[in-house]
Amino acid sequence: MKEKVITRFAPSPTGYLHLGAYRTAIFSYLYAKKHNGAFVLRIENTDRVRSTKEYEENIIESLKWLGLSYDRFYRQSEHVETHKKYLEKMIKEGNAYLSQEEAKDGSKKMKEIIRFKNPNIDISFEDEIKGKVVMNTKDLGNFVIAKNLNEPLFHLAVVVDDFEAGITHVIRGEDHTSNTPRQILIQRAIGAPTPVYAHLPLVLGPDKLKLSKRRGAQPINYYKEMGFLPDAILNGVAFIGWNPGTDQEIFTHDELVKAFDFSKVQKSPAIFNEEKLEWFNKEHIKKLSVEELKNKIFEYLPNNLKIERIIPIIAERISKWNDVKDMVTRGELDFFYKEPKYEKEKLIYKNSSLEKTASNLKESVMALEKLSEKDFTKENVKNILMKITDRLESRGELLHPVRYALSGLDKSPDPFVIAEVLGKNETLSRLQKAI
RNA sequence: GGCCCUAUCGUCUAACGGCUAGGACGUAUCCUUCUCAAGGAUAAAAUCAGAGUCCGAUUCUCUGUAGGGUCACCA
Repeated sequence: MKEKVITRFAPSPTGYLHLGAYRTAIFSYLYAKKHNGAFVLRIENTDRVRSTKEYEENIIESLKWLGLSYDRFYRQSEHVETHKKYLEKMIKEGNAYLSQEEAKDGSKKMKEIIRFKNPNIDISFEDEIKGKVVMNTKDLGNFVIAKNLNEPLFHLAVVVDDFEAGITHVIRGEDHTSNTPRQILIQRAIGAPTPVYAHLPLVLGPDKLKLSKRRGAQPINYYKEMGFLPDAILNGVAFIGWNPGTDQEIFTHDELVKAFDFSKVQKSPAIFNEEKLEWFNKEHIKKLSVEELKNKIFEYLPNNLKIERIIPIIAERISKWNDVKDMVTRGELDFFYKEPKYEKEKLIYKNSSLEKTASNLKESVMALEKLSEKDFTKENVKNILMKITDRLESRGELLHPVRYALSGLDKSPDPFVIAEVLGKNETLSRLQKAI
């Protein structure tokens, strides 16, 4: 009978967490879910000065948004009594001792802290990603494990809490590798088993340094506000330093759970690439249903532009929802609800002339008038206009003025879709005006 | 500096010790409908260096180099 897998995400609420931090959460979560295990969220707030409620709430909110549900939640500060119990036990058994030392705040006051009695031995552990790691603990000295009985420090708190929560797999960033021997030492002292370790290679910024807020790494809120899809973030972030072993790149939440495996986690750090994340998002947008797409895009559109028929036009031009907003502010969609203003010279294609342009437009109007309102589809409009362009030197001699008359923009969707969205009356009236 | 880890296109990566080192993002060119977008096609682009083992090394070993992490009364 195999032991149930229990993993945890143990962030410290001392700031907004960036994608690198959430990646460890994602991997822990995926691993637990893949093995029908449990995922625990533990807020490590033993640093009472720097930990704040605001950051804690942000973590909770972000995990929720990402769709990472946890089976248990607690704050480390709620476990002080347990920590104290183990501290007392360690002192009693001679694995830790009280030490009178000068306070480090420069006050010259004497203070009693608790140090771990280091046996100075080689510690080796099996890492799911790195393989066997051996380290000597001699140069660690008798490290401090608590400020006092009621204020445990990181290493003690982590070991006790992991033990009490029955954590079987500690999945965390590579920056914790060198903390591991210390924590194994404490485990042995309190009689706790050593969990399986998996130290993830770090996520680096474009400067090839560890992703950090100071160097411009963004909190998860940023991506939420930019209009990324949570599943796309999940997918994109999971692909930093991991691959499924196949060519498939687009994964849903459930597919990720199924596919995830440590054996495919990279050993070397990876540089985070925001462009690829946008691509992931675009691909996830494509998977949305017509209804979801419409609702989402409408959220970002002013009322006069909430036109169902322009949804596909917008959809293929954005990679995240905020791009919709940008299209609106740049006026790229204005022509859908109001007549465009433009200079008539710009109606003329390249070296063509005013006369030729006008006569081409006239011919088009005459041909298009024969279409009923119901048959005024992009396919039909295209057939008619393309037939006319066959006789021209260049198709642009007609397509450009038509498109420009309808949109008033240098860059816009093609004339056929615009015509269809505008409808017969509006299309013909704009063409007449141009003539 | 000590200790630990790592090294394949610009970036993310694939390749039982064995095909022309494959895919994706990005870039460039072309096609589709004048422009934009989407789509399709094509191209440029990599095994850090040097030894060793081997019939054969991206893959194993050693050395060098480079990069990263870590060395708190933070987590």
